[in-house]
Amino acid sequence: MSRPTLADVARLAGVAISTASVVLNNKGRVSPATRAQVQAAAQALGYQPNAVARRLASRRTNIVAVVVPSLANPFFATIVHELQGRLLDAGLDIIMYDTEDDVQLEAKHTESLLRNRVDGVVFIGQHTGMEHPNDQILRELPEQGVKLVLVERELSESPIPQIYADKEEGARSAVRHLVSLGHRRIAMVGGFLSMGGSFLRRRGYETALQEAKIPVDSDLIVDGGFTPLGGYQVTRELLLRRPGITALFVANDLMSIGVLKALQESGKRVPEDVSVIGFDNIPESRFLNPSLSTVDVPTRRLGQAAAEVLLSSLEDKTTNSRTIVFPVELIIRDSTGPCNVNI
Amino acid sequence: MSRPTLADVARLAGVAISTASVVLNNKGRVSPATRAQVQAAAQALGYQPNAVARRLASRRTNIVAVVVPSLANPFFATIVHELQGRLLDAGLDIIMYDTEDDVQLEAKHTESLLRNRVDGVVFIGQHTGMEHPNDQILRELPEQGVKLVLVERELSESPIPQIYADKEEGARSAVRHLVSLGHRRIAMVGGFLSMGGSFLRRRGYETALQEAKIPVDSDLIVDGGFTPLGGYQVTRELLLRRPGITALFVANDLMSIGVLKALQESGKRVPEDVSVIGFDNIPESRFLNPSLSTVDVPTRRLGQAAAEVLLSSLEDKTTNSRTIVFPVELIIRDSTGPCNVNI
DNA sequence: CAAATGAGTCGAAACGTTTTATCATATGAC
DNA sequence: GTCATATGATAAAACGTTTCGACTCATTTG
Repeated sequence: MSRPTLADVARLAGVAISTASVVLNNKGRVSPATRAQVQAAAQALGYQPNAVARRLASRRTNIVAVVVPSLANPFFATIVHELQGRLLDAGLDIIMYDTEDDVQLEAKHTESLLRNRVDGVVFIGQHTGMEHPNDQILRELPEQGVKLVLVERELSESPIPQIYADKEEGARSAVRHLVSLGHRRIAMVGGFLSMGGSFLRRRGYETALQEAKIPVDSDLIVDGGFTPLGGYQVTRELLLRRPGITALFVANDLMSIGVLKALQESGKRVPEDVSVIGFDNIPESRFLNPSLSTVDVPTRRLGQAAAEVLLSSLEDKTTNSRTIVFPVELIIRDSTGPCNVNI
Repeated sequence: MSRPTLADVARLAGVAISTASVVLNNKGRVSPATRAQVQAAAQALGYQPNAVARRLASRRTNIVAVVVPSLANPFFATIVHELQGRLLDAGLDIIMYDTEDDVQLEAKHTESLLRNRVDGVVFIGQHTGMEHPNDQILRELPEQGVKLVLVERELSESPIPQIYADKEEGARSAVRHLVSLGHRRIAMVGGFLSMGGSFLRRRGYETALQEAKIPVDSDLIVDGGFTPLGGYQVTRELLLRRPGITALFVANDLMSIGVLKALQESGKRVPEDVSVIGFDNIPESRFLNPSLSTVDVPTRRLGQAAAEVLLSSLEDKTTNSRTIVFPVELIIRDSTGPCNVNI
């Protein structure tokens, strides 16, 4: 009825449990004869080792937790997709926690992952450039013997490895691109600005403006919440309030889709009347109408790097703390063009 | 150094381990006095129960496995996002398996989930309407005592609960919509047709054509692989081969983005020259240019329903096998219009 | 030929819980 | 005051592995 245990295998093979264990784990030295017997017995019974018991006995779970703000966000989902492939290849199991952008849930999940005695954690977050309420919790994880890697999440003065894309520089070069086209009234559509969601991009935006001696007008900075709908609504409202803008820097491509729509509906041509540049370079941006100039973020490489760092940190006992910042690339397509308005 | 165990708590509280266990699980009857003592001790030590040991002893893991074709696909990622919220609320842990659309990996992950002795599995798949190589594996899961729910995956003549959207009917009504606008040369852009990826949508497409006495021309059915790029390429090629088509039924919205682009580049106006209707109703389709007519699939409700069915099936020992088919809704926007070509 | 070495196998303890049967002790009925 | 009955608390047996020290032979070494 119930599933066969190691004891069943050992009995059938006529050996001790410990011997059977050694064979199935390719550990110590065993004679070819008994090895074959045990393997045959395991085969015959369809034996599948009980991972739970194994974890308890070996004090190693071979589980890593992946904590992600939201799987409904393609940017994060792509990172996770890439990440999990490598981790699974390495024979690890993955416990997934979606925090739904909720600070409380994040803390709760951290407790749960501790109860599960996971070997490692990949913590993916909104890279805010600010203090985060749960920073302290993160700092404590390594003390509990858990290997930790941060992706798109900053933790200052910490030896914990951190991996992220250089969004500040990306924003800066995007806005510089607009400036070089002659634009001076450049608005920014951010995402979750109040929660620090695009803090670094905002900083890059402001730096670029200052470099061009353009005063920063906080009235031109609006929050679109990272969705097409948000981008649409916020742009409509912005257009009414400030009809004179000639360019928009949008903190992610998903929002840009709504931004383009709002522009089109209000009779503005892109890029003749208004230029738009996005961020992320999601697969669809190339095919928008007009195709979207944007900043390419190497999403997949972020996931791969996170896996590699965690894996190597799981092997060594040495806490090799490396922080990796991925460069970001300006992609110029058809949604940006010279400014046709004299000021 | 190491984390406190239940024995530590019991010792500090001056009671037996079993008593401490009972208190912390709110099980049998305990005097208020000892209850308070144990709780105080647990608090003082910062005790976090070891989930691994608990699972081994209780023969219940409180883990469910979620098997998904690809998290990089927003359609599935959204289902998972919705699903995991409910499951986590119910105090379950989630082991995630991304099969990367690979049959072999799917089988491998199924073994892994069995080793983990998960209580339940939510299996998300491409609903092919055909036999699948791993069908047999799925049928065996319940025999191993694992509760199983299928989402967007068909398993004929099985008592296993299945949840999916009525894609065949959706395709049929989409194509009927095109027919009612006067179109007769209607192409279909499918996804992974060879692997059965949009088999049901194809069947709906063909049914609608037959109802309108329009012969099915398999030369008009092409495969776009479910990505914007695929939709773009395949449409360019189709346009060269069959310039006379006046309408396109596209099996998902992501591909539609590329389809619209290809049309625009070849000088076709949408909807004046060619009508396009998509499938899924992803958030961005409303904001495309032109806004995309499509078929709304209640993605989030699929995830919610899956969670509910699994949860109730985890409580009862009765295998309540219900199959839920979600209706699908035609959304008419600006990418479809009357046929302006006389045949 | 005795002693040291080594390969192969095994028994038993450990991992940290849950759970069941048992044991005191106090409570109530008559 | 006795006997049955609750009530609280406990000891001990699981759960299914891993791992380590010990044991047995057979082989090599001096």
